[in-house]
Amino acid sequence: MCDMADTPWLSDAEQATWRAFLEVWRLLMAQLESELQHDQSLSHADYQVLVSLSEAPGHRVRMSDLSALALLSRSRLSHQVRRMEEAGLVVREGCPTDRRGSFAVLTELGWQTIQAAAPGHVRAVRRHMFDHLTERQVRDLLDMITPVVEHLRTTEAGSHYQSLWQRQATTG
Amino acid sequence: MCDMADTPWLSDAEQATWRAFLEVWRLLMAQLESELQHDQSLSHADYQVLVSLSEAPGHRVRMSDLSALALLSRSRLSHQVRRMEEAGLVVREGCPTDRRGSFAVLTELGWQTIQAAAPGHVRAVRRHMFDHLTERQVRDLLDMITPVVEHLRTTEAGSHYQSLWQRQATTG
DNA sequence: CTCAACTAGTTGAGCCTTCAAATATTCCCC
DNA sequence: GGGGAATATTTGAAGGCTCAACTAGTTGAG
Repeated sequence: MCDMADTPWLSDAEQATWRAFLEVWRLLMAQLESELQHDQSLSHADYQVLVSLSEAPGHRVRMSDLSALALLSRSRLSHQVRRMEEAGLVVREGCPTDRRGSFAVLTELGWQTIQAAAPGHVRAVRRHMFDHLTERQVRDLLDMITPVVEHLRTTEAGSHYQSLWQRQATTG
Repeated sequence: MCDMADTPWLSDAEQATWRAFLEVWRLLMAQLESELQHDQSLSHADYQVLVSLSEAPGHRVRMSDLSALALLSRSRLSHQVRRMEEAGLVVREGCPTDRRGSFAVLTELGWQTIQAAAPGHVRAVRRHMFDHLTERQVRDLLDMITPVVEHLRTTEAGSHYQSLWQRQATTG
């Protein structure tokens, strides 16, 4: 935009990579959301909540833990779960040992929904991402991302999206 | 979640990479948005529009081209530019040669704003991302992303976010 | 010409997200 | 065992985003 010799500007390679990163994210998410919506009328947030619950013992997870698992802010998750409860995909249950807390629990409908949605979504993730990468690249990508994520968990935004990486699930 | 031998499930490495990718994106964007908001009261969308305009000759770009440059859908850009016009960062001008079209043009305030915001934002991108990668990794990352982006441009969502990669800017 | 098809851009309604504040409960220290 | 700090979650309002519909202007075939 302008060249100020004293600012830590990005190199050409960095700039190209950054732009590609922004673009791949938008396109990838737009495509995945669109397929999920078309196939099962689910948003990606719905999907992440359903998967997180389906992987948990008893298909039940405390809201805070779910917020960490599904990568949603607490407030957003609360609204999200209310909508999903209205849609019959989950129910909320109070926690007996800590009456502030509550569990989100998968319903039968929620369980059937995620089972129906998962194979198609996984195929889509493959088709749009992993099919274009070698095994080697997948590992390298993880090696690149890991230190970045670890750094970000120490930041303001990281602590806002707090948990999981410094939290033990409250299982009951 | 369940193991069906006939579905193209993700390998452990792929699953870990996918999850890390989702997480790094959320944390990175949350952090960058938060710094941008704190330092200059700008959203990332504001920033991308300002940068795209500031890089264009005459600081003016047709709406469709801007939509491609800033990676925003046409509708979103339209709302975005209206808000930015209200804030005095840009103005809209009609296109004389095609009266359907319009240009977004950077104002003096917009220009000062992007000049004030850019160094800090670039530093933040460095600090939160590129400082954690070697030069080699930056190049490798671009090499990985490139075929994925190219594939996505051919998809439904890609053509919805149409342009730029198959568009020549309408400069006047 | 002229009409249909296409393109550029905007709009409004409705849903989703964010933010800050509220509620309810538990913890812990004197 | 009382009271303030901390925790878990919800809520409502304000504003952003998406979708589909709309306006307006251009193009091109016949």
